[in-house]
Amino acid sequence: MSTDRPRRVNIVDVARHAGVSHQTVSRVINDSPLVAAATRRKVQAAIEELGFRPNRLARALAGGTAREVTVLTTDTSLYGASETLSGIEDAARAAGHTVSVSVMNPDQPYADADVLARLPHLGSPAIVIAHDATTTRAMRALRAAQPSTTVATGGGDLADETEAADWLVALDDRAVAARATRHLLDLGHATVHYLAIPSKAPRRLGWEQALRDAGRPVPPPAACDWSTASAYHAAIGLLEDPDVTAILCGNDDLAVGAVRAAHIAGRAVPGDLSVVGFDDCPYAAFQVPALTTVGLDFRGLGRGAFELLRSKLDGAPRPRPTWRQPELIVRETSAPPRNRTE
Amino acid sequence: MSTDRPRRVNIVDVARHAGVSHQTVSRVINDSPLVAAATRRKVQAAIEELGFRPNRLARALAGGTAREVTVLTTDTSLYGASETLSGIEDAARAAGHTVSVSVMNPDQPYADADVLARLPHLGSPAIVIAHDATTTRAMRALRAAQPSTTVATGGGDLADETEAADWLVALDDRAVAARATRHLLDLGHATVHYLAIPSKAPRRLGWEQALRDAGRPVPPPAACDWSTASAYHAAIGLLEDPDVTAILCGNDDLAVGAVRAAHIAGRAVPGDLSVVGFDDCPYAAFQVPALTTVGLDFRGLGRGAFELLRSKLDGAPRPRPTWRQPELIVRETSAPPRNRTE
DNA sequence: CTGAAAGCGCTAACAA
DNA sequence: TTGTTAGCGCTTTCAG
Repeated sequence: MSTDRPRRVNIVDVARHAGVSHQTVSRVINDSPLVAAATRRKVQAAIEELGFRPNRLARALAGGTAREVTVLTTDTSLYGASETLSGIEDAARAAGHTVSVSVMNPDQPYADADVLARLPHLGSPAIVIAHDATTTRAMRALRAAQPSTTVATGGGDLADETEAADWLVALDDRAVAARATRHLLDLGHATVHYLAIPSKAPRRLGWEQALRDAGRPVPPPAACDWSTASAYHAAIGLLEDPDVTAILCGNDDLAVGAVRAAHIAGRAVPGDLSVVGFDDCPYAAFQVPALTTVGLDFRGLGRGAFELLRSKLDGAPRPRPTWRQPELIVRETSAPPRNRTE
Repeated sequence: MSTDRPRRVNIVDVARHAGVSHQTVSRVINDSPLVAAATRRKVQAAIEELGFRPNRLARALAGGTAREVTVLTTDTSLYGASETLSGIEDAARAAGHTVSVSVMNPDQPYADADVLARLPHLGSPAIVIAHDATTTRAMRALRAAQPSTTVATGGGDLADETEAADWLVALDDRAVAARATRHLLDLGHATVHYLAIPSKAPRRLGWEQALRDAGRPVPPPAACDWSTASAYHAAIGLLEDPDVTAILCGNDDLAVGAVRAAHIAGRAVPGDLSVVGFDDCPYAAFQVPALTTVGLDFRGLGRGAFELLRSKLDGAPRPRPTWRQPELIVRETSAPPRNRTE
């Protein structure tokens, strides 16, 4: 496995070229304040001229930092996860870090050791995108083993427990879920049904609470996985009951399934059935009818997760959130229920 | 930036524990054949007992391999790209490699040096998911600088030039595009219009050729970006012409835009307008009407890309393709054109 | 078949 | 403010 090793220019070459010791070069590339301005300039010129780039491996091995983050996730093709990953990568690269991805199989049981084995070594900085049981468990395992170098985003089935945790970056899913539910209630629906994505407790709880607050019946949530197909089947079941007029879905993919189910069941959307999704996927606005959904700033969340991690590594105070708050986007799949001819 | 350094067990610890030299341990973990079976067993037991895991950094620094691949892509949330990434990760992890992701901004010009700077060092194994101008250029830059450690998947705007190249893993987009076009022609459409994704020449060429072969007029392709919105606008324009009855789209996201445009323009799908997509996204089967599209094995392609890279690193012969061939999936958005009342 | 010596490129501690 | 000396954990020589 030869990886082309054409002797690269190293710190010693630079030192020689600049007429200083290699240590001084090290100080310069690490932004140490203990270097005279003139020396720094000389060294930087040499670096420039020689096209020197520090060897990450050597740096890390020598006790510095690898400047590398491992992201654990279950599904890179889920909209939320992939956008989050993108946000992490963005912030990480800006900070000179490398991001590695490790994908976990939702159907496979992982021992804690298996989770740790995903990292370069114990203590390696990690971000887990926790959105289902598998990733939530991974998050717990990592948190237990290396609390100071693990952060998470998403929330998994943590619900409130961690809202205030100093290692979690999350949007207030619960509040928007309640908001979306109220939107449907305000439209005149007697109650709202819920198609649940795996372990996204906050959304379910927000929905529940909004119904309770309004004194409405709380129907049992229908458990789906991430697939549109699962939502389709769940919705087909739900729609056997003619009283079902509104469905809140754990995400947009599920909403698409619900809309199709309505179509097959001969129910007009939004006339006979209102559907509200979550995520505002790129295609949501262009569905026929256009999906009413909740816009979520996953990319911002990802950036926030990295910044949080970095602050922990640096021992800096927790950075303030910079991501956009969730917002309900009302489009065409939600409307007042049509008056039924009894 | 402390990364918790609780002295890990290293090769010397193992050596001591097994009563051999650290060199022998090195041989064992590298599967060297020059170790006596008994010695090997002793060492392996020690490794087991001590929970030893080789330090990747040290290995790489000492001249071994970093066992790490960098994946260059522009958009982790595009279906094709994220599935491909997932496939790469899968194969890479199975082979004990780490995968790093580097996301490029399609709107930003990159000098070749900027591209190289994405890698840990010159010669680092890389896979570029080439699907637009930016990634295609990145691919060229990398290929030029480190031909033996760069492979690509997708194809970008390479068209035929590289079909046979030994560093590209691609599906026969061109053939299926032709197949999809013929499907529409066979249905009775006079011609087929094309909504183009950025630089996916093979698809466009396949479409063109099918039209030519059938002796049909070749309308100018409408250039879109990856967004559903761009397809929507392009389709709105196209539909001003009542003779447009069939549109082939560069991917499913675009197809969704075309379907919505038809809806807005008051044209029934598939009665007045047939639409065919590409990719078979998870939601495609559940659209209303369900999308006729082309199923593509991106995950298999990703795995293939990694295997190809590995074969190059090992100097092994090119592995045989294991991915599924593309297939046209006829659903509800394609049908014979309705007879127009002149 | 096994061991000993010499680094890979860098940072950490210490000394000047 | 700068330089010197030791490693980090491993692989590559080269001797046994």
